[in-house]
Amino acid sequence: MALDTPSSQFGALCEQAGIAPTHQRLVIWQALKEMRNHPSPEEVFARVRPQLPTVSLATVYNSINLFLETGVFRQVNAHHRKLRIETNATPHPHLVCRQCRTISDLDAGLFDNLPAPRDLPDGFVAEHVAVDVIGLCSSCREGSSFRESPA
Amino acid sequence: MALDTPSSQFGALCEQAGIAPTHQRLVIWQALKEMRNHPSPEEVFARVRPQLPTVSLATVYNSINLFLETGVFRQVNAHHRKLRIETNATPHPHLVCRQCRTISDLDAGLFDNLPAPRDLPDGFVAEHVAVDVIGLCSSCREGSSFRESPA
DNA sequence: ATCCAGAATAAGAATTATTCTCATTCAAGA
DNA sequence: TCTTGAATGAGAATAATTCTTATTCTGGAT
Repeated sequence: MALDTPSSQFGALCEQAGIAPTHQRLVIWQALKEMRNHPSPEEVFARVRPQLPTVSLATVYNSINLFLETGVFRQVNAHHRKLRIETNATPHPHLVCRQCRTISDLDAGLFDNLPAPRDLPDGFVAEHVAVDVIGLCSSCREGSSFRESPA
Repeated sequence: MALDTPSSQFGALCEQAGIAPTHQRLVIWQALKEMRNHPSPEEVFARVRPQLPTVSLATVYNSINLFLETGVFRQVNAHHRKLRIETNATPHPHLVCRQCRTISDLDAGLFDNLPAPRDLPDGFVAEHVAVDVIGLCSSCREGSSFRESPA
């Protein structure tokens, strides 16, 4: 039997996903697994440069998109209007400030036991139910005094 | 008492939101109210041009952002990585295809009775709990035969 | 071991969405 | 009517992402 090294894990994952297990993809995958806090492609790019000095940002985008398409990673709801990757495979809700767009994790159990979605259009395969609590964080509330009665 | 015309409604709304009720904003607000299907700023721009032939796209963006900041409209979770506006004020879950990024509405009752979010960071004010069912629509499933066992 | 074919990569150009700049216009109050 | 600050229009600028293309790599066949 094969050793359970990162690269053999990655090989199995790629076979399952139907993509080629290239060196660049392995390094990017490992970086994603080690990163927390919903990294952006730019951050992943910076993280892998020491190991892949000539890697191109396009390759990082390509690999990430491939991972998202094949279900290796999931995308965080892009309240940022930018791509952010979910590195934590355990489903959990997110807390999003609609002003500064900071995303943070909430307890996994917070919205457990959601009913299974029903009445979906024919042929739609639901993979995940994303729950996001939207609001204003304390520092953004201080800044924006909209909607206050004129005293 | 004032007549309940669209523009008087809008005037009241603007007073509440603390923004000036300009003509451009009125027309954009009315357009949004009449549109369904999570319009993009570009679509709103096209819609208001007959009434505002010289309006600039920047004004459409400015007005929409102002509406979002002051709570007049809400943004749809940007699985699109583009700005989309929620024109239906009744909270309801969305169905999102992660490939073609089409957004459609689900029944409002589908995820009723969600528990109130708890354990939020100090000072965070939750305004809305967004629920999105993510998956693949039938036509995208046909196109992409990833992850299928090799027969 | 070498060759071949197709896939992946690097580099930078191109595209697209959004924001910014600034001169002009507008509107409400003095 | 003037004044003043805000809003607008026009287009430039920016930022994120994708595309293009030449090159490199990989794995299988010879």
